[in-house]
Amino acid sequence: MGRRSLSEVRRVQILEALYRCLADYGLEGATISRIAGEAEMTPSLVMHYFRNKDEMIVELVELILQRYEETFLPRLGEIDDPGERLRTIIDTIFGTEWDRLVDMGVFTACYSLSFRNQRVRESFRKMYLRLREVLIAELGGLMEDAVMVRADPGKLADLVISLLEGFDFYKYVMGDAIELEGLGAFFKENAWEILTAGGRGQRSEAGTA
Amino acid sequence: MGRRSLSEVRRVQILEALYRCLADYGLEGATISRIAGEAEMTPSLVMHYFRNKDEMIVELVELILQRYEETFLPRLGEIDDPGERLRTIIDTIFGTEWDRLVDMGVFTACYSLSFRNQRVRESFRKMYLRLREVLIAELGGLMEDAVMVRADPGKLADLVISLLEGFDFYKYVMGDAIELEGLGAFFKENAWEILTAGGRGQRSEAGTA
Amino acid sequence: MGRRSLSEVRRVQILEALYRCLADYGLEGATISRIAGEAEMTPSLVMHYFRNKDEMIVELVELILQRYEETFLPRLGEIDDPGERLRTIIDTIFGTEWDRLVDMGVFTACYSLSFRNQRVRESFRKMYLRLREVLIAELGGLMEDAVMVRADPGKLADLVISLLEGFDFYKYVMGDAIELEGLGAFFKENAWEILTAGGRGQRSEAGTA
Amino acid sequence: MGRRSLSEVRRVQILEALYRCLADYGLEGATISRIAGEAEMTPSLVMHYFRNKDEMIVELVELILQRYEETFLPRLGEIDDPGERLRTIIDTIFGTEWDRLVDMGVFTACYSLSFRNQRVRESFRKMYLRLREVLIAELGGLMEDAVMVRADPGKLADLVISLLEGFDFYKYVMGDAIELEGLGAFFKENAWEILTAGGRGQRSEAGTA
DNA sequence: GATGAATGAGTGTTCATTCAT
DNA sequence: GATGAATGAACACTCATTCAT
Repeated sequence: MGRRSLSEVRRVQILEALYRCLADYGLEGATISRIAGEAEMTPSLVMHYFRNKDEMIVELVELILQRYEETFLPRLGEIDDPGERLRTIIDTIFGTEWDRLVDMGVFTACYSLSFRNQRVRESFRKMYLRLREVLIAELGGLMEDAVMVRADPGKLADLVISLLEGFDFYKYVMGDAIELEGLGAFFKENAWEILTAGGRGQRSEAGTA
Repeated sequence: MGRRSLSEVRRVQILEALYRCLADYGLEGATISRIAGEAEMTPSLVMHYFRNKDEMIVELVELILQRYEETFLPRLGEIDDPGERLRTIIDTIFGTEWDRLVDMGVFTACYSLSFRNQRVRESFRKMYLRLREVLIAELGGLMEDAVMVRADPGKLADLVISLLEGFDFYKYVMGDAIELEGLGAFFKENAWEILTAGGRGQRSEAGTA
Repeated sequence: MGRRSLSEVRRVQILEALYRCLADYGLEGATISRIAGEAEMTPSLVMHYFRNKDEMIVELVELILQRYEETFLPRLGEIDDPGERLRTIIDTIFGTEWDRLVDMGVFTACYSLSFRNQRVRESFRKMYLRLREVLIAELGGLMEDAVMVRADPGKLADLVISLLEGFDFYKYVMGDAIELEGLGAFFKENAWEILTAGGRGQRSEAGTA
Repeated sequence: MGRRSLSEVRRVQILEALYRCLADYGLEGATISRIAGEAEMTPSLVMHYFRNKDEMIVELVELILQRYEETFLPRLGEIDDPGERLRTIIDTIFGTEWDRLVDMGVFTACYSLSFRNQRVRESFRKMYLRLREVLIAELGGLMEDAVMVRADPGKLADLVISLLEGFDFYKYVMGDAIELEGLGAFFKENAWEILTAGGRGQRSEAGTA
């Protein structure tokens, strides 16, 4: 492992430096020489470990999205009760206490890149699909156990993810322009109600039936 | 006197070219010479009309956000009934029929820039604040007239905007990976229910009171 | 004169602006647009009055050297006594009280240009030749009247001018690195002695003869 | 390890090219691409060795002033007699035989730059201070040994340097407009007399005492 | 494994200047 | 008289990348 690990160590160092550059200067400002400076290497060494810049970024995106996913999937295995487990997910998503594992500026830069880079878009898609599957599984469990959720679990998952991303987006833009205190709790309650009540649109149909 | 003023015409041409470059190549790829090529001018003429690239982008952002805002504010003055007016807004927001006035790639590139550019961030903020005010006014009207909305209108507006942005975001990423058919309608109904029912969080409180 | 004078006024305005630019930014930094800004005109108007930049500078050089010359030639006609007149010149040259009519930075920039611009060099040469003639005339007068000066008046004039320029040069560079107080008086006395004693080189020859 | 270090070689090549450009085109004309052409390199290689143009020029100034200084300080250590040593300095300074180590156009361009560049001015100042110290030391030695010099050695040094610079300046401007033949010898004798006689200003004081 | 040398295309921006009005 | 439009060449400098050692 001695030999091979150095290579791996270097690659991680470089990706971390790229991450910091993205956070500080954005995609346009993340140049090889800046990355090298941040990683305390020469630019040539950076190029020695990554065929080119594109490959570097794609690799970082994958790493970031993995971390991003982990933000929302706390150790659920420890919790037995399905209802409580869903509640924990929701709490995590809309909670204010957790520290984001991924800087929003970096996340957004990568997202922005996904519009022009097929591989990056694919990475995003896969990540969301995994997140979606987890949510669906949880909702499915709830439906079997407690018959509380009646709407299409897929759509409910889509809605939760959309709300989550929109909330993060909105939160950042607004900053202190609006009162964010309590907004998380408000979102949390609404999300919870939607999920357990089965979604409005469906319910009304169900109600009339 | 010099020649007949072309200033405004040229500036618009340039901003349109910048817009296309952002859509096609992103922030990193939107170079002066590409913009000039797109606008069918020389790069120096582009610089003749804009002090520098930054100013150009900031100006485009303002123009885009104005258009973006207009996407969601169709001529509401024609509608008298407050409930119907809100319904129209919701329909527009989550409808699938409307053509986006602003390309999502461009919008995202600008949003991404807002992390490093104070003026850009400010533009976003102002746009959302205006959108928020409209929603609040509509909700306020509904509350007076029909006593249908009981929750904090500000928070409800925040929730609708978040859901809207998150939906757009998610929609683009997922592309055809999920079935988008019907998702808009689903979101629409949920948003409507939340608004008219007063919001979950608040209602439970109200319920206990 | 009404019509033609406007043209002359403008030209002077421009030359004054060029002068300020040379003082602030040097030859490299004295661009048409900066000059225009300083003169509160458009660059095109500047070009309207001067065929090109070179012509502009040559014209300024002539104006400056004229002023420079005037610095050292106070109204001598008022003084009758030849000895007193020379003394006044010397006092003016090495005195500290007079305010330079020409900024040293501008003067030096022009001098530096003279290495590559024939017309500029010619202007300098003519100015010094005029200054030299005045000094020679004064020294010649003294020789006739008082038999005090025996050396070649041309060489003495050259020496005084050299010392004068060297002093200005040295003074600026050294700034407050050396004690300048009293140095002017010291130079003045030495120059005076050289002139009235007839110059060392010649005197020794004269002495041996 | 990278390639064998060419750094010092290349830097010198570049500075030499810059020198030639300054001599031929002045500060305004010494562009990176011209320097590169003169050094037979690509412009990017020039920038590889110097962070920016400013640094390049400052470095050249230091190199030039060092050479300039050496022009006037021939190997004095070989001469034992203090009087003879001073004589040699004077001979060198006002002699016509020596080849200037530094082109006057380059020297003047640098001097001109010193008006806007603090570091350049500082370099000039230091060089003159060193020159001054040497002259003062020589004069001091003479005073002890032969009691020939009575005036303030500092002022005498200032005077010699001023005369030297003024002479160079004047010589260049006048070119063949005046008879330079013999002028050097004339200046030499006068400088020598001033130094050994103790300076006019002081002597008159001494004379009255 | 690591690095300096080297490059050529490209960056945003400024230049002096011309022209039409 | 005055000015905006327009240009093409040039500016200093950075880019990602390759190569030799």
